[in-house]
Amino acid sequence: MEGKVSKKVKPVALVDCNNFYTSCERVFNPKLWGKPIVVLSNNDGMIIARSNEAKELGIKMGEPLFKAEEIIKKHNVYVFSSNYTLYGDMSHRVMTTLEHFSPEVEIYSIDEAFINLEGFSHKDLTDYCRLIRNTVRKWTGIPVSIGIAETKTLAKLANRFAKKVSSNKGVLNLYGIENKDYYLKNTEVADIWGIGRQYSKLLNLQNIFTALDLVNANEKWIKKKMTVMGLRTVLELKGIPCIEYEYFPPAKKAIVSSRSFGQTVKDIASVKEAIAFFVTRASEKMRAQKSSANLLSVFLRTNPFKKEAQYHNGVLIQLPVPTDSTSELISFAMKGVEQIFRIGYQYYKVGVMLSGLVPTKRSQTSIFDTENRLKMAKITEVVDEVNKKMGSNTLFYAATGINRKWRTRADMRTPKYTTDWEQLPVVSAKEFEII
DNA sequence: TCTGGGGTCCTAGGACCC
DNA sequence: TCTGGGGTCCTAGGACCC
Repeated sequence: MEGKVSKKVKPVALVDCNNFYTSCERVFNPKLWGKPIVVLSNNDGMIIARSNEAKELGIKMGEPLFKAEEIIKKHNVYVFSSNYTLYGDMSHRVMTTLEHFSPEVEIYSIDEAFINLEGFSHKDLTDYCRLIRNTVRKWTGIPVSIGIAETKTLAKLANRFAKKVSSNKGVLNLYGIENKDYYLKNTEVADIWGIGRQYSKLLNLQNIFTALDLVNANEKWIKKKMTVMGLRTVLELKGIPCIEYEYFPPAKKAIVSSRSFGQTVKDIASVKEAIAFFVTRASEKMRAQKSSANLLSVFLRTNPFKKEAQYHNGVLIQLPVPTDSTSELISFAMKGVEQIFRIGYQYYKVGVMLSGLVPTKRSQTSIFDTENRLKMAKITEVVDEVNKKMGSNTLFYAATGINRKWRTRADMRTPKYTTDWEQLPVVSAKEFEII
């Protein structure tokens, strides 16, 4: 393999929404432009998104809310509980807009997409991406940055500079630039896509601090210490594409539903309710991708941040036949809870995982199988249908309870502006001028 | 007082088989 | 006292991503 970039390598763009969650909050509340904003994790526990103004105040990513309380009060930082219904819908709008510009868009995460720009090489890619950026802003209100290069990893790297260096105006095109040393030298290894905390530490010990150092490192050593994944990252930094596009997301291999509680619970009844609720959610997701589970695991634990008696446990249940039935899964899960529940602990988080997923139509039915599967499937279908039309949780299994004292906290949630007729924003003419 | 949730891939090592 | 070689499958743990 040559170290040189071949002429045939195609351009790829990475589009990344700037501070996505905070931008979503701003779209429907223009007064927030220019103000420091943070968005909280589930349960209002920690800070998972910050506007630039909040970053400048020194508020850190992943910081527990209470640690930032002082800065927040002093500088009037706006604080929001996360509102995934809103963010999911805004994400969809952004992605739909991108699809106007290329038939090949890979939705990589809620706020990022790769665009295959093969076939657009006759255009000025920088201009084209600037047009994309302006259109997304106009149609959705969301600001994005775009990096262009020969590989996904380099496009990610370019994107950082597009965002960080204001003279780039949100777009940086490194495609076809033979010598990228300046950009590699000014990127710390921890900021490379695919290099996390542990690998950064390891690399720093070897005097490898920047992307340029990494490109010049010994490939054999990289492979030995960081597996083929690490080697792949290095090759991508050299301009050799190793990561394919995934235009159609493959079915998930496991589906998890879990949550920490708004307040800890001690009784098995509450734990059971919560588990039944999570089974319901997970199996809904599973049916949406037309899978059935062979395995169900149930886990529970106390709060590891507290200095109190700790208990973590889980159980893996092999199901007699693959199933996608909520009621059947709940009944197995309840037995699981009885097995691992111990009295005397403050339970803080519980959850379930469905795994060993197989396509539903091909799942085998065992000759020992006595359940009336057809009837159960019918019930499940009706429940899904009603909940889809009337709102999730309109119909629910009694096992999930009514009081739900374990319910997640979200004291600062904005309305579902875009997905609920009752919560459409009311705008005055003045507020409607979008910047 | 107060710390998220949901995924992926790779590897080493054990179990098991011939 | 002595203790093969090679293959497959599975799982746990560790790394990463957003």
